[in-house]
Amino acid sequence: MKIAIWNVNSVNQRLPLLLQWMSDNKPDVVMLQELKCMDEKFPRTEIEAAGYSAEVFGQKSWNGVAILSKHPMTEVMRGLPGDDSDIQSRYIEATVQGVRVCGLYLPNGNPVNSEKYPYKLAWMDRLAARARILLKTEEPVVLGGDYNIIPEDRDCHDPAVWAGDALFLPQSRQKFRTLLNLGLTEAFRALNDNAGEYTFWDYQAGAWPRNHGIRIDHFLLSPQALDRLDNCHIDKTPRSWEKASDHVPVILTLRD
DNA sequence: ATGGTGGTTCTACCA
Repeated sequence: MKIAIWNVNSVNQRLPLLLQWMSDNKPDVVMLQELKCMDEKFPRTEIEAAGYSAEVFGQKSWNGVAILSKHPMTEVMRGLPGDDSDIQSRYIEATVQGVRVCGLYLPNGNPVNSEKYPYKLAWMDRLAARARILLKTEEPVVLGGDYNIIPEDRDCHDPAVWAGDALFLPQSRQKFRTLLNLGLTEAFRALNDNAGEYTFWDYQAGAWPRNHGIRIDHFLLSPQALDRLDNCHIDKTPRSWEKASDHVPVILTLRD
């Protein structure tokens, strides 16, 4: 089973690229982040014409996540449990062919001296609580998406530039490691030790041509999913296309 | 230290 994650930075702006990329790569499942539209503005007709059903958790202007699948989805859950006052659309789960796929758009957290940083940290605590429940099922679980976390120095071009950023602060990375310590494995790093492997390049200051990127889009796997890990790679191809997203897809392949 | 770009929406806010 081939599962992709992609922060598309507006699904409607990115629709032609998304459809082209899906036609080229034929993933079974695609988890999208930053739809930047409400459910009723989601391009469902075009996605379904491409052979996918869609479960959408949209929001006006910001955030928004979805799961697209060639196969039936069951037990869909929208929203990350743990805070009834949280109205941001950042989390969705569904079961596809016995795999629990969880799509997430973790808060950015900048600026650090605003209420956004504690919101990020609290959101990560809620994600850990959800992960504990999912791990107890002893089923294959895939938690994928834009974590807005640079896990290590080797995951950015220049650690000094990112030192005070919410994506790289020790407290942020510590909470990411807490997820790993629960028994989740980061799929890309299980297979690849290289520095300089990025999933995001800012639109500004020539970040893409200079390869000033960061690796913030990740797949975390439960042991039962890890047992089936076949491949995990970053597809940089669509970053150089016209009207590119600032993120590129990451593709996970599980053995059947 | 600043600005560089892009999306949503209409005036800033978010990334």
